[in-house]
Amino acid sequence: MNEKEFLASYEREAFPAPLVTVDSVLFTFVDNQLNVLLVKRDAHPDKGKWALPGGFIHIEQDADLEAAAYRKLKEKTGVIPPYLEQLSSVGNRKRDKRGWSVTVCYTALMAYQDCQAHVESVSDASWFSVDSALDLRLAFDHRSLVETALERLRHKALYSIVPGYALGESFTLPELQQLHEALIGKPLQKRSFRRRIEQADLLVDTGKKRTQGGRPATLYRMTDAAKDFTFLRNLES
Amino acid sequence: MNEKEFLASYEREAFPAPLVTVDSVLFTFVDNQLNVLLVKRDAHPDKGKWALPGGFIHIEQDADLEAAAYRKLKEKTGVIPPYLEQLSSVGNRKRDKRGWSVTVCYTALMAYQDCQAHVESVSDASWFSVDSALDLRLAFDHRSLVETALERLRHKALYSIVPGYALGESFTLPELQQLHEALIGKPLQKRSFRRRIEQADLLVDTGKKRTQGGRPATLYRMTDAAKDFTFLRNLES
DNA sequence: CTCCTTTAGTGTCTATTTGTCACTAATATA
DNA sequence: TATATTAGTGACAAATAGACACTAAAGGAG
Repeated sequence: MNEKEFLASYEREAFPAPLVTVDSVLFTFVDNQLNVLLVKRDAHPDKGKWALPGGFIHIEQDADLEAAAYRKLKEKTGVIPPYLEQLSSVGNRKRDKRGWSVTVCYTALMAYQDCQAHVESVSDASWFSVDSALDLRLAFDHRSLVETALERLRHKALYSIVPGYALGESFTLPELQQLHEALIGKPLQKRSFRRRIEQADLLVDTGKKRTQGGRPATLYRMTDAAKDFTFLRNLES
Repeated sequence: MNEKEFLASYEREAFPAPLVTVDSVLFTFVDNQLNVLLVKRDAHPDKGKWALPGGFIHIEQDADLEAAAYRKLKEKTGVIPPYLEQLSSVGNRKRDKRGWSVTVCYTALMAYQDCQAHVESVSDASWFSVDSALDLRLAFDHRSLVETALERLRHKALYSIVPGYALGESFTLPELQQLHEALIGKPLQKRSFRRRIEQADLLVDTGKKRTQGGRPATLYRMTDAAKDFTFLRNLES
């Protein structure tokens, strides 16, 4: 039998395959608080519980895994988030009552303002502070997915400025530092923080300023280089 | 309908799910060369091509993704490798001619001596130098999986000693340094390399020595702490 | 047995980057 | 105009990697 004949006679469901879903932990930072987007499940199993935005791969509609994640995120937020990165996959017999299932989990970051109107219009989606989200009984194993994503984001705060994608399109250095401080859980030296970023040339000055009670702060925008850049040395953790 | 009724009536194959496989890029370092284990495919599609050790999830047999990866690796090597870490998942419509498929890919590291006898007894498995493996036309998208795994391992050489799991159970510091130099692609300062490792307390002195032409070198063994440890500062890259 | 070669491992100074903290700058408001 | 507040900088200390010459411990040639 040659390959063509083989493929013609191939039965996809010859033996049972796991279910496959894509889920995203979408973070945003606003009012000095890290928030995560959750969606209320309207179907069994775990009906009524809060869950991560995600769902089954749709093999006709989705070209690849990332496309599936973007599709689900766009349904809930109305936009494509500026940062999406694969986090990890979890698969076992017990995580979904429907049977052996795999989720490919992504971390996404975006600005609160860019989607809040749409989120409010979608009746089943809502932002939760990370702390309160971790106090809820989330569907499936989504609590541990949130924990893993949070741990990874905290780690990234030590050697990159990727967390900045959870801020608005432009932001000040003090705002970015506050985000990193919230993630790392302790104050950072202003001088060290700024020096690294300036030397790495990861932000562009928008020419605008934002005033927050005192001297106006310069507004910066991320460059694409920021997505992959890592400092050679971590901040002290 | 309550959840129990829902689950009783749930049809797993109601709409088509992707195929799910687990693959591993298993590296070992011997004779100053990084090698990767490949397996010759004995079935369509891509019959006759070299591929990564892996295959479909077996939902009765495998408790979770990692168990599936270990099962496939044990088939080919006879043992459980001491280091296994999830690398990334790739899924799209085109990577497998049988249809939309997802692979969850792992990086594994182990000693050449611990499995060479078994590998030779398995007619379809063989070690290839990474360079020669990347010159072959591998099955599916396995070439890019090898490239991704290699890139990650090279990166790890800058801030961890995880690559050491590709050496034997015990090894000398010069051996470990040669491995890191091969990965990073340039010579490292002996003093810098040794200082970091000594201070981090990641290796235990076995009390034995190995002689390689001159003064005997101390043999060390990895501690479990080495799996997760990362230096705060990278070596220059 | 001694010298020479080879490989392992150390002492020490330099260079780079972060930590620290006091200083100056620019705005709002009383 | 003075003061409070937040943004941003200057300058030195501390930590760690780079560089490289040194010593240590083995085998082998004569």
